[in-house]
Amino acid sequence: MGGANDGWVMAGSALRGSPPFSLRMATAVVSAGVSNTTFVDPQQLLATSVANSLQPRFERPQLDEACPVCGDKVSGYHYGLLTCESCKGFFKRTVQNKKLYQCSADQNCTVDKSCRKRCPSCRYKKCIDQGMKVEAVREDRMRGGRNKFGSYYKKDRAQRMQRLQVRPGVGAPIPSQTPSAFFPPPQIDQHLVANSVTDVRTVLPQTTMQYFDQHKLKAEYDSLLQSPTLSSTSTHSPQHVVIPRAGYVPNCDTVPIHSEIQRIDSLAALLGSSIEDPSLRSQAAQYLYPQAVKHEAFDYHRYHDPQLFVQQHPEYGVFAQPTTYASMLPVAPLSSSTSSALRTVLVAGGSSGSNRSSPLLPVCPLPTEKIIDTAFYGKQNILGMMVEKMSGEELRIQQMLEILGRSNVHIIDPFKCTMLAAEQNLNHLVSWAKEITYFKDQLEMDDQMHLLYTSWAFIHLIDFTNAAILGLLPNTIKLAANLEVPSGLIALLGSGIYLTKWQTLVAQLSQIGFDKYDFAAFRFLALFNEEGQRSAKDRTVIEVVRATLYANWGEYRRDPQRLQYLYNTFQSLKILASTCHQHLYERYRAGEVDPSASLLSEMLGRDPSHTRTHPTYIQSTIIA
DNA sequence: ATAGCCTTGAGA
DNA sequence: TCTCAAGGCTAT
Repeated sequence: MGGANDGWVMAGSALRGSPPFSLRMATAVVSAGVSNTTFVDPQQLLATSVANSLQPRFERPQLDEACPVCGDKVSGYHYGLLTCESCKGFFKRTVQNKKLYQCSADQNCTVDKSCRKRCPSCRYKKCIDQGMKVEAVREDRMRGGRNKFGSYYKKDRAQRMQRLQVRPGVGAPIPSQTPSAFFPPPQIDQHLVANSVTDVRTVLPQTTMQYFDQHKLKAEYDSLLQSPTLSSTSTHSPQHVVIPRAGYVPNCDTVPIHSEIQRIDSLAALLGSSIEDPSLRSQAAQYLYPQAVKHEAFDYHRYHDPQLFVQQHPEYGVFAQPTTYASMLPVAPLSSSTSSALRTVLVAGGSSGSNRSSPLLPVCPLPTEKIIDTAFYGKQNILGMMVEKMSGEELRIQQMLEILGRSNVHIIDPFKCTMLAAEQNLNHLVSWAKEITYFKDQLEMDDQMHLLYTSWAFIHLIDFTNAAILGLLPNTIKLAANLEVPSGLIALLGSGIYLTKWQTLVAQLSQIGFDKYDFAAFRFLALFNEEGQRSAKDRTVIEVVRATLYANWGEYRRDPQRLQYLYNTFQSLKILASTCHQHLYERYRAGEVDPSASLLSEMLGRDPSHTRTHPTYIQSTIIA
């Protein structure tokens, strides 16, 4: 697809759960005065809602709309979005049965009423992109009742009323391309276009940084505690059933510009995702669960005109291709020698893919008020502690490469050299993680492993990035008399084609004043990552660590623009790492990775369908 | 597997 | 009592 450049694949959900945007959206409605853009006052919205509810002719204008997924007729709000009945059913089946699809084309198939059956992968992706919420599918399958989205649906309705009344041609159907989720259509991912330091400064909205304001976060959270609750849900996501798709002919329709926009939008639609189970409120939850902060409805397009954005940033297309970081990871069941496709769909969590009535499914306890206050107003400074844990780290890569250069002159294969370095760094990474209290003491082994599996490549790149910024990274490692390996090749796990990209990011970070706090933030945020969290049993610990890190980081980096810029670059690095990871995975599958690199092989070779059966090496390393 | 229609039930 | 967004059922 057109969004690819040098294999540089955009990960939309690199931003999944990414706080700046979610909270920006959330607070946008709550505090209408934050921006000087044409905001709708929430009180006014509610008033309008009530008023409109008394006016039959405006009661349900949204039912005239086209489903934002397929364009069919909307039948109501379903899982957070006004959709048609078929997309509702499709989404429900997908989530309930934990299906995972694979697109046999470029993940940009057209999804409309006539061809929505062709590619469930793209259809599901579009559902998510447009704002359907996995959490709204009930884990316990309880029928009837109301969920806690009710108030959001109401606000969204009110907002629509307002728009319709303001807009000429009241009552006209809104084109299907207009994202209609009450969950904010995603914030355009500015870091994608921020190839230079200068442009990013011009495009970043101040409000984006509100996530880092812990007090706002607290306020958001408090408000949520008072909101109605869902009957019973969890944060499960479809991920476990293999859906082979044979004989699919990719849609070859011309992709209009708005589809690019939709993919941009998809980034933020993925944000925020947990709904607390009220039944758990009485339990003594130990941790804050910041993702309980929900998006609030607001008119995203008043902030960002996508068409305008693309006009201003044509280079966006270079990056645009939303997929999740996780989806970009080598997800194939590596133990299967028959599997050759990189994006092989997998079965995880056992073979009981459709057995979702298990009472053992993870639930997320709510924090107590005390815990919330402690987390937000207490003296916790995880970042500060973590910076201390990082002392000496800055020299390590340099030392490692020096040793590598000295002691492995017999290695004349740059890739082997790279793998050796990766293996060494992985060993160090595991040891490092083991020293982290939050990691070691508060996470079960399974969860520790999930985090490592999903973060090692990124942390590896972060380490090299930091060394490069500090000027501690030699340009090359000399392997033989006339054979030198660029250090960047090792950083990128052998994907030398991204050297320029990486160097650009290094230069950006260097220019913005990347320091040891940022390094710690990068490293720890990478470790306590959303993808690993998704597979984890105890998601709250991971979530609270991440939230606290963000808050600490924000406290440290008081300049919102600089912080946003750092965060954006963090995301760019993450995407780069996942791309390299994927490339390496391909080589691993091709048998290029020496199995004697045991830890690396385990990282690359884990079978996601057996994540609960611990491979030996990493487990023993963690235990040791 | 899909999609249209039916049933359910908490909240307004 | 009504609403409407959940899940269920079933013909295709």
